[in-house]
Order: sequence, then C-alpha cells, then structure tokens
Amino acid sequence: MNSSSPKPDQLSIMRHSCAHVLAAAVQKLYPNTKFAIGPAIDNGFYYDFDFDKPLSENDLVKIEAKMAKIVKEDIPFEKKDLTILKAKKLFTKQAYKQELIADLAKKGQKTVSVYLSGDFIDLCSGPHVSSTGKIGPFKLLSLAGAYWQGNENKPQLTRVYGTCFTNQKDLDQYLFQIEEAKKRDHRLIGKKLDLFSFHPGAAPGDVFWHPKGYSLMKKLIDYWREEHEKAGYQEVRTPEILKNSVWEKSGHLQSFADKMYRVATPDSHDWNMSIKPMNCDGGILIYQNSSHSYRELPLRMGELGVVHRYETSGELHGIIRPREFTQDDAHIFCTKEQVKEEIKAVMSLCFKFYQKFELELDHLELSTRPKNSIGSDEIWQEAEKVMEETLRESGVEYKINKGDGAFYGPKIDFHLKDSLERTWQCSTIQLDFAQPENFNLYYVNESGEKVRPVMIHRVIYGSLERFLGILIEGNGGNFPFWLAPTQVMIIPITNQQTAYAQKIRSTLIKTYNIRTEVNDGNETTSKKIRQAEEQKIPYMLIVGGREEEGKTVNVRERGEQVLGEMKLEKFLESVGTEQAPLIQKRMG
RNA sequence: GCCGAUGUAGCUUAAUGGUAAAGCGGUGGUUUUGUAAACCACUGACGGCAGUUCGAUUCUGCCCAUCGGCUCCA
Repeated sequence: MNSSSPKPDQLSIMRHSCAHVLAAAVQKLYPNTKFAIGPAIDNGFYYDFDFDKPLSENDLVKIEAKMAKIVKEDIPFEKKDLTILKAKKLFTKQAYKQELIADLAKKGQKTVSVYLSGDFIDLCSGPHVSSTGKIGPFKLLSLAGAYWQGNENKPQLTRVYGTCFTNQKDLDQYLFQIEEAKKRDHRLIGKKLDLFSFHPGAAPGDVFWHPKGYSLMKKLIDYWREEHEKAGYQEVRTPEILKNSVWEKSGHLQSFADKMYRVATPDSHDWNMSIKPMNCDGGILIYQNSSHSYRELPLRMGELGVVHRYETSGELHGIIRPREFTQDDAHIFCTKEQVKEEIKAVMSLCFKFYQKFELELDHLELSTRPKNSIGSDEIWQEAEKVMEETLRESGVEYKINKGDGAFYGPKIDFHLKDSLERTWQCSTIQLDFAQPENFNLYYVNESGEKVRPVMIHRVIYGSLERFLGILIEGNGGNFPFWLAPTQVMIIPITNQQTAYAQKIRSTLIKTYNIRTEVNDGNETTSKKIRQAEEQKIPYMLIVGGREEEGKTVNVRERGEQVLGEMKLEKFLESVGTEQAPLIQKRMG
C-alpha cells in the first residue's frame, strides 16, 4: 500500500460507499431485488441481495458498468434521520430492512438514519464519502451464497464481493497480491513438491501422504513427542471404533450423529459402533479403568489420534480441512485448583510451537456456552469464569466468541492465517466439568474422599494436517532445514563423480542423519539445479572433478545463493548445528 | 448441505456438433555436461449416467468431484 493511501477507516468509508453504489446499480438493473446489508470488510466490501432471479458471474460485468456510470455522475450522499415509523413506511417492500429497523427499535432507538444517493435510499448509519465521484477504482470479485444474519435456517441471499482502492495502482497491486498468494496454496505446493495427493474417486476429502509429505508429518510428531515428554505428558492410544453406547454417554452421538462414520459389526446388521470423531471418550475410559489418587494429578494423557468426521462437501479444504485427520490430543485430569496453572502451561506450549515453526498467531478467542450444551448453569458459570481469569492473568489479548464453545465446556481457540488471510482454528484448550460428571470420574483426596476431577481437552497443532497446510502456505514450501523432506541434494557434474557423490551422501547420513539425495540422472547440471530449486531443497552440493580432487563440495543454498567451494567438514559442521535436535537425541 | 463457477493425458494448457493440439513429465536412445530447462524418438486424455441429434468431448438434465464463498468444525 503506498503512502498516499488514506487511513484505513477512510478507506473503509469509501468501500462502504462503494457497496451502496453496487446496491444502487443493482436496483436499476434488477428493480425487484430486496436488499440486506453491505458492509466494508478487511480487503473490500460486499452487499447481500435477495434477487428474484438467480444471478450469475457474467452479470457482474453489467453491474460494474452501471456502477461506473453512477460514480461518473458524482451523485451526492445525503443523510436523513427518520422516525422508526417513517422508516418502516419508506422500506415497505424491503423485508430485510424492516427486520433491521425493528431490531434497532428494540434496542431503544427512536430514529434511524438513511442515506440517499440519487434515487437509491438505504438504511445506514454511515458515514459515507460526500459523493459517488469520490469513490476510487473498484472491482467486483465474486458471487457467493450467504445466509441472512449468518443463520442457515434463514433465507440464503446472494452476496456480491468487491473491492475498492483510492487509486488504480493500489487496486492492481491488491489483485496481483491475490494471484501471488494463490501460488502459495498448500494444495498446489503439495502437488509440486510431491507431498500428498487426493483421490476423490476413492476417498473424497482424505489425504494420501507421499514419502516427502509423510516425512514432514513424522518431523511434526517427533518434535511433539519430544516437547510433551518434557512437559510431563504420557502417550496413550485408544481404539478407532467404539460402541455407540459410549458416544451416547459422552453426548457426541446426540450432537454429531450426522457427521459420524457408522459401523455395523458383522454380527449386527445395524449401526452399533462408530469410528471415533474425537479421542476424549477413549481417554476417559483409560482414566476410569483404575482409581486415582490426588497424588497422580495432574494426569496428562496425550494421544496422536486419527479421527474421522464426515464434513459436508462444501466444508472440505485440502489438508487444512479433510475428513480424516490426526489430532495431537491430550486430556489433562486435574483438581480445580490446578486448572489455571495447567491452562497457562498449555498456552505457553502453544506459543513455543508457533515459535519453533516460525508461525504468527493471528488471534485468540474465548468461546462460551453454546445452545446444545450439557451440564448445569453453575458448572458453566464457573468454567467460563476460570477461563476468563486465566486469560486475563496471562495478559494475552483475546476476543469473545459468544455461544461457540464445545457442548461440554468453554474453550480458548488459537487462530492462524493461511496465504489468503483466511483464519483457521489450530490450537484449542477446552475446560470440561461435564464429562467427568457424565462418566462419574473421581480421584481420592488427602482425606480419603472421592472428588470429581476437572478435564482439560487440548491440542497444540490442532490437526497435524491443518497445521502443516498453514505452515506450507506460510513458507511457500521453503521449509526450515530441520524440517525439509530432502535437506541436501548432491549434484555430480558428470557421471565420473557419482561415486564421490554417493560417498558424501553416506557421510551426511552417518554423521548427522541428514536426509540426502544424489541426482545422478542423465541431465545437465543446470537442469539438476533447477529441479532442486523447484523442490525447495535447502542445500545443493555440486561436485565435479575439482571438488573430488580437493575433497570439497560446492555449496549452493536454496534461493540462488552460491556459497562456493568448501571442505566437506566445514559444510558438515554448519549443517550439523542446524540439525541440532537430532544430535542432542543421538548424544542423549 | 446451500449459492456461484469449473471438470480435456501424471501436471499445465489448446481447439472442436463429425472422437482431439502442445509443453512439461514418463520411457528408450544420443550427449558427460560447472550454478534455474541439451537433442531425437516413443508414450498418453474429453469425470459418470441419461437425453436431444444421422452423429455429443462440445447442447440439455441428473449424479460425482473440485474451486470461491456461506454454514459448520465435538
């Protein structure tokens, strides 16, 4: 964004005004349309319409042309305050506006403001630019369905997305940025780097991990195990399929039956078991298996659980939202007194992971009691209070996401951004007083009394698949050295150096376990370098006659950085440091 | 699931109411190469099912899948 751009709020005002122009154009072209709302958003604006005939993307061109005309006519925006009664009369044929006016009246407003621009009038609190001519270059981007007031039980409207900037250069740059961001799409990079594939004909929505992609997964798992061992977790594993009676007891079946994979055992012709959609119930059964002393608490049980959820087709999104995914789950059973400390420890573990993977947290959300909740009012009040206090005490900023908690308890969600700035929930910490009740869990305290433990459900990656997807979009496939599926590519200049190249390869593997390949194909050096660059391999070692003679390697770092010839020992020493976690392991 | 768009070799794309063109890739050969694509040959595709038509990859309908949103994510 260049320096001549107005402050964001002014840009928003202009974009919101542009949304009005869009609505005005729609009114001219499709007079029977009903209008909903048209706010400015982060990168532009939208307007929701209820058309009497469906709109197609081709129609956007026509609308754009009409908008351009309105902008050219430089029509002033004029504000008027109306009484509720007059406003209702003015928007007689506009059902959605009627609802909005009624809502404002309910909130105690005696008057509402409307904005006029030519013959288009819209209910709106403003502000707007002074006239349509003040609106900069704009573009309509896409068409989408959107439910009225975000409620899928209400009518579906047609949303037109657009954007608008103060000058053509900014608009062009924005459109260019979107194109660039699309190149970092994890689905594209996954294909190019041969990380994974999808087979919609065989398992729509599920990931097939190829060796290089699975290598990444394994690194994520290794690091996770290392950190969780340090943090006092024990790892468990629970069955993939459980009887429905268990899912009923925990309440998952009641809440999520339509998303659970159903199993009928051979001796039963009916659906009597289900593939696990989460790991909690398994963890609870392990806890229930023996009696527990207060001395054991907090008991932290981790499980890298593969879960299945039959997400509806429109919800799928590459590896970021597949139907089968791996949760880095853990259930912490603890006393009420231990809750805050445990949550804080999980939070710092989250931040440690983000740092390790060089990812930036977008925002935190505290999600509160939903409609389908289980458990008493007292339990919920207490759980929400503890969560808020913990967040406040940790001094982190957070948003409240009302009514979006898990059905058994409130949760803290960590959101990360993908390449197109969409945010995704990754880590989550859920406080649960309800399941211990459901399953009659207890521990024995100092006085020999049975006491209910509190359960904390938590994930750090969230889903390993999702986390990796976000990671790919963040770094465009340029993984840090320790994580890269292939860390070093050795490129012999001629087939005379193949043996030397192989020797270096085994040295790298033996000393530091470096994932090394040799490209001894029948191709030119340039092409092999190009291939290694395209594969985003951190280091290339180019070896010809000269290098073999001097026992050196010619090092090229990913991104056209020729580091030049050096002794093999020197290269080993430098990458050895980058490989640090592994070396520690080997020494320990 | 809903709204809109899309579906041609392994990948990226082209053309067409009379069954399809190319680059990359793969295979074979020639070449032995010095920091982002050597040369030659071969190989290979119209998502599925109906309908309209003498004839459909092309038009229509349905299904499946994908993409952008919406909704949803225990």
